[in-house]
Amino acid sequence: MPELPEVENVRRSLIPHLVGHTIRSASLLRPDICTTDSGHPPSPASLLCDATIDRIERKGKQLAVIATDGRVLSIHLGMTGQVLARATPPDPSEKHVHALWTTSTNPSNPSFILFKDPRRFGGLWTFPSIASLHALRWSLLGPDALDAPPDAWSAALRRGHRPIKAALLDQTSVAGVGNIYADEALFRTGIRPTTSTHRLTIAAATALAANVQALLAQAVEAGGSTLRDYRNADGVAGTQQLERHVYGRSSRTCLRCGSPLQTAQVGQRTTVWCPKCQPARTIRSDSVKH
DNA sequence: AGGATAGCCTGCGGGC
DNA sequence: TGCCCGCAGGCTATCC
Repeated sequence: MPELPEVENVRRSLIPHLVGHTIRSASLLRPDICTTDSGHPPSPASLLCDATIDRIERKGKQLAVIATDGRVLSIHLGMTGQVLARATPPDPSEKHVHALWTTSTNPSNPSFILFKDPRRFGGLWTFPSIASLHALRWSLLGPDALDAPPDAWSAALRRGHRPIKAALLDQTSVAGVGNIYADEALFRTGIRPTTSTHRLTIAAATALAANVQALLAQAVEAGGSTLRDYRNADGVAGTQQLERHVYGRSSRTCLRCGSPLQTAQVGQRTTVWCPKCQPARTIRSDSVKH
């Protein structure tokens, strides 16, 4: 399941396959996965046909492939989305290939880019301009959890009246935090996920934001953490699985103190925490690591 | 208006 | 072995 570090690795691995290249053809095998700014069905041009790619940007978990003429194709991987570069076209029997591009500066040696997504929680969004991307989508997101200084969004984590876990997952607070890193960052900071945002001290929010960013940066450098079907554009899985202290360790014991981990739904998400390392009242804002 | 909830989807693993 | 069910969750629409 791609989170921000996986999306960032997809971005980086796509650069050599796309930037500086011209899209020769674009086809949408599942039109319903694509949303256009106009509401009209996507044209080949809106899918970047005949465009030369200038750069690939990321905000939170969303990618934007930007052409030299300003056209934008935004890609969301959702739960199970993959963008894969291939030297040969996909076999017609290959399941869940929803979009296909050929891209090459040399027509006799085409390469293929596939968008694959079994669960179809991901999708494509087309925009005529970068301004349109920002106006319709990216302005709705908070600062990027990896690139923006934690000081720029730690205050947003204290907004509203809800569990801190819900604030972390709210993409308008900070963009890019998913369930795995939310739970892991809360563990590392010693904050119980159910803690109300209005009870979170400024120091605790600051420490939490710093830990979120440190964990994300660590995972990016590890090539993304491989959970289930994550692959970068070259089909390569994350190199090393970062140690997870709580996420996915339901009904096991804490790696730090040995206490049985606790599991509950918080912010409509399965949440795991250590009742001892993440106490209900005391907020250990001094537990920043690394 | 902010926060809670439902729904979208398929693959997989556990239980029987 | 094979079937059924629960679960995984990012994001949007809708409700309260």
